[in-house]
Amino acid sequence: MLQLTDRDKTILGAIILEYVATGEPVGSRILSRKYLTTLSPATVRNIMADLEDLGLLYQPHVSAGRIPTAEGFRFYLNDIIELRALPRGDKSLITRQMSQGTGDIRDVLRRASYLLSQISQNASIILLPKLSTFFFRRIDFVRLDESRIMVILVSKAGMVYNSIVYGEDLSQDKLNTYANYLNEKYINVTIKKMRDGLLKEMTGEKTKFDSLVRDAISLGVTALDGFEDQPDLFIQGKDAVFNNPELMDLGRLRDIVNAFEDRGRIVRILNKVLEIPGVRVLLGEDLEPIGMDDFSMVASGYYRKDVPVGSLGVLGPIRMDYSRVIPLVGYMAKVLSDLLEEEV
DNA sequence: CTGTGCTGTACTCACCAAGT
DNA sequence: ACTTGGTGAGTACAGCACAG
Repeated sequence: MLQLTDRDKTILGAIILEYVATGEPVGSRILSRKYLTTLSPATVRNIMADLEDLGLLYQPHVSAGRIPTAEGFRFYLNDIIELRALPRGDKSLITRQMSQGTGDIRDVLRRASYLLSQISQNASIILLPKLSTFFFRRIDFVRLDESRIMVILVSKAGMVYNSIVYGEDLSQDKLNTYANYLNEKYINVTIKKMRDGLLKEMTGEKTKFDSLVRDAISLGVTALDGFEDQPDLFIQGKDAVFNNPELMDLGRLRDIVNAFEDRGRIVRILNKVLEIPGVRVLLGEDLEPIGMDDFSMVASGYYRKDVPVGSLGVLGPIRMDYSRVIPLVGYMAKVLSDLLEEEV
């Protein structure tokens, strides 16, 4: 671990504050005038040179100011940053907005995503809870035509999933009977347990002789499989990212558009966040897998009964106002966890 | 081409601790 | 008490990059 004096840390902190505010390389004169009035520019320059040797700063060209590296930001986040409490206005806005609307969990998460993006002025990403972690409330089958059946699955938390399955021409009466069987048998167990139960039943004795049970189970398994591929990510405020001056280069812009399209990789990164509780900041090489190593993501898991079920994050340029975004993400994770707690 | 703003380097000064 | 050497900080200056 790097050892910096308090003075080094003060200067690194000042450079980051100024760079976050302006997006321009920071020179010694500005620092000396604005942040470190007891030190001359020359003194500041000597320290900046030391910080550059340590890999915490870099100079885009020989007569420019310094820009913090990803390593510099990382050090700042670990050792220097002083987090502010989330402003009261933001807190009450979140509380107010999150308590409105329907109880549907998708609706709740969509609103959370919107608020994260609005308040942070960056893109927000929310990974929805995995369907398998939800408790089953009911399932319905609706005949659409001779080959298609619509499946409507409702979780106990109010999450509604729709999908279409293809199957033989069954009457609506039969479909209702199958649904009743599943609804009675599996109410209040998790979808994962339900699927395991159905698979077990499939090979059981009863299934061999009772064609109704057999068909109900078979349709149930097909229906649950149909939900597996549902999109499970909300992304909002992409424009905030695209409008960054850092993306003036069209090639770079294309990379970022591709990164957003590649949802699988974003999901993998967000899943990693769940491994460690609390708010984490991913930057530099952490985001290399999605080609966004000059960007940064402040992310946290959210929980139901202390079990991580999904994650959320704010994605923006590496020069982000972390002292504001970190408390924001932490607060939103807590609000979501509390909401899920109530709805079990 | 010029002005501006930044840098690194050279040199100087002040202060402090250790040696004579 | 005086000298010496090290360290930190200041000023001055030349050179470089960039915008107009």
